[in-house]
Amino acid sequence: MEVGAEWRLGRNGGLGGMHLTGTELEVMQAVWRLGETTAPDVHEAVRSDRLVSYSTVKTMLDRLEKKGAVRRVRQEGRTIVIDAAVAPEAVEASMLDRLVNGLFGGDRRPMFTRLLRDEALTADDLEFLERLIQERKEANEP
Amino acid sequence: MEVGAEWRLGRNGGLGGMHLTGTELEVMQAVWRLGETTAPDVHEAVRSDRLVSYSTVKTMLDRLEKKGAVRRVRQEGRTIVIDAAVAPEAVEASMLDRLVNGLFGGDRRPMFTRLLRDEALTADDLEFLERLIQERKEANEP
DNA sequence: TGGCAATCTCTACATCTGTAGATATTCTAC
DNA sequence: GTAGAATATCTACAGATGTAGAGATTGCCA
Repeated sequence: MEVGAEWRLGRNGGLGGMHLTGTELEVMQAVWRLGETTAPDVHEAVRSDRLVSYSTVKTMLDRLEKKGAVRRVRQEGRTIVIDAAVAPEAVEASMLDRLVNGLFGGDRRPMFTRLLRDEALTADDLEFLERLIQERKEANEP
Repeated sequence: MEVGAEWRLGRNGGLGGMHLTGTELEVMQAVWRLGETTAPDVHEAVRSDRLVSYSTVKTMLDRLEKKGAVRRVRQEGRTIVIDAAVAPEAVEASMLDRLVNGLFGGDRRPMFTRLLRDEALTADDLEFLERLIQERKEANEP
């Protein structure tokens, strides 16, 4: 596959993983937080962060459904109960991957370099990272 | 500023840093590789990776210029010589930031967790990371 | 010096994204 | 049972994105 192809793959992400756009992600995060929920409740949740109409949120939910990120589980009265159909970890991982691919051709090291050069990084963050590395090492060679 | 606002900021990124879309990034990377160059040469470079017309590349260069990522340095005959106006590091950092903000509300730790859980990570990668951490620590407390 | 090849500029257009109004439908409280 | 509230569906639209053809311009070789 030519360089950059993965980066350019369609929006659904069937194979390459799920990509969500800014507002989609925002709405999806509300769904993750709420668990089984409804459009009005998601609207409520998102609206507590910023001004947005019910229509907008509902459109996002519909698009998320079309993408397979959300699914309808049942109907209560005339209200549709929905739920996440993908785990946040999966979306996070694939979006991260996407960026690493586009930005660094899939090589994680320049990414680490960039991350570690980040001003906002605290000493605690560094320790946290070290612990992760240890865990990972142990998992690798038992 | 409300949660998620940075994520939703416009495309230019004036304050929040420069954001480049997929094809823009691809073209920009060619410019970075080539240094002072011309549209035909950039086209040549990008085309060696994938099928794309001169017009497309030129449009991208024009948009990159409008965004301030590329600038014209002089004219040779009727050919315009251009150059990058932003460093790759700056774009990489701000795009990474953007993702961390959107995905994890700016908290780098879940990001590290995700990264360290990556299957494709080698032992060498881990060592590389450890070295980065050491360097960073030394830089912090001299 | 005249025409060709190269290069630039302009315009176009399909799709995606963010946003939301208009309209239809159906509970539910009285 | 009926009106109002709640909810869903449909339609719209402006701006961003990826892609490229058409047409203008001009440097340069024969």
